[in-house]
Amino acid sequence: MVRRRGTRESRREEILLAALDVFAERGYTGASIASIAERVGLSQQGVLHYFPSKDRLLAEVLRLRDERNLDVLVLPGEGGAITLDTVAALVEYNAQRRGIVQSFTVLSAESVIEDHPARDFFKERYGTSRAWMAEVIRAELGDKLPADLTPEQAAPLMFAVMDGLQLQWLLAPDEIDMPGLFRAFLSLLKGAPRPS
Amino acid sequence: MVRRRGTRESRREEILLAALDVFAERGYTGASIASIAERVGLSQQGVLHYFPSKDRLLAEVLRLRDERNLDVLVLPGEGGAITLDTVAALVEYNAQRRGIVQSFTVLSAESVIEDHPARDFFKERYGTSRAWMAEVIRAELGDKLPADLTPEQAAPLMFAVMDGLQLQWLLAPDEIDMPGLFRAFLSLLKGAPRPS
DNA sequence: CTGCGATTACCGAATGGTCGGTAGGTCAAG
DNA sequence: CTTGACCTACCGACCATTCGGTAATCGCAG
Repeated sequence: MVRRRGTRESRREEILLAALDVFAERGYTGASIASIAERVGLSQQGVLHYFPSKDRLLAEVLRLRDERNLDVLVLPGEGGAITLDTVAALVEYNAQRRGIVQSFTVLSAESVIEDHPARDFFKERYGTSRAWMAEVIRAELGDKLPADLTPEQAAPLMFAVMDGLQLQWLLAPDEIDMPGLFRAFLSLLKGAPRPS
Repeated sequence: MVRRRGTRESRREEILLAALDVFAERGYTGASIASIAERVGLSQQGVLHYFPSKDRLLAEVLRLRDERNLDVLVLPGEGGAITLDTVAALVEYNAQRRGIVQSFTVLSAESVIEDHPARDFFKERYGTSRAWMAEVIRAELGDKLPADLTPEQAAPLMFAVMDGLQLQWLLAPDEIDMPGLFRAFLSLLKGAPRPS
């Protein structure tokens, strides 16, 4: 028997990555610990040895996914400020990572269910993200946006567009040009010249 | 025993309404036929008497929800054309019907999962809705939108904003003014005067 | 109006499966 | 000898679906 194929920490990460995949494919409710275990060559109880419950496993998966996204968002703008173009680049990056997008879409929508273990995570996440995004918009476009929008209004719209496009893109990748449409929305926000 | 409390058709509708609620509360995967049955005072097998399987029950629930939405959308503009204001009114109406919104949000996101029974429904629905919405936009705003957007680009953005706002609103109803933000997006589309 | 066979509307029980989680053990490395 | 990494075995609960009933009701013949 070949036990101890790595450190405890590396084994945990292995499991977390597999769990992210399975959650993306089946949602949280539809995913079973056993199916995650199978993917890393463990028994169900092997997984439960590293994570005490399915809830906790989900919590750590979400934390991991957030870290990754932060990497993509922060690294390119190293030292410099994050701009709307950086955000557009993130959307472009996401268009290459279907699994990550799907996990986020499925889990966030599932989380609106009462007593869902990810509910607090997403609620807090959207709250802080909106505040942060409002500042990014203010820094780049100032206080006055087209149609008298405030940055505080534009921020939730921004995430709405990102999330909504992801859903349509997941259902019909060939019909929806997610990065292109997101850029189109951005140019709307920036206030390009009106026709007529 | 008091059977036959109504016609077959009314009994079916009773079940469909209960199912819509339960799907909203727990998602499709998380909902059990028994919990739906309990809500209408039937046994699990009683429900199965009217709908041959859980899949079929879901299919009919979705059809029902579509009909209701169509009522809201079409009745106000009876005879006349549907305008963007009618769409805004629908968003306003939705802000009063949390259950309906939640069921749609949860089920549509769940449907991106492979082999999900609602996948085809939502894929087709978005396809036809986008085409239809593009025509509404073209009829009202013409071919030239701000930032050189085409109606075909604006249509998916429209649904993205609707869906994305719903998600944020469901998680934080007090923070998110869904109808207001949607109207803000609409005025962006209409090309209100730029500042400066 | 009566009687009766067919249909409808269910329910109880069981099938075969999966679920998350616990208890208690084995085995190897340190 | 202890510790950590697993495993087998198991639990009670729940799952969708099928089968086989039973009681109420309906259509219709007489």
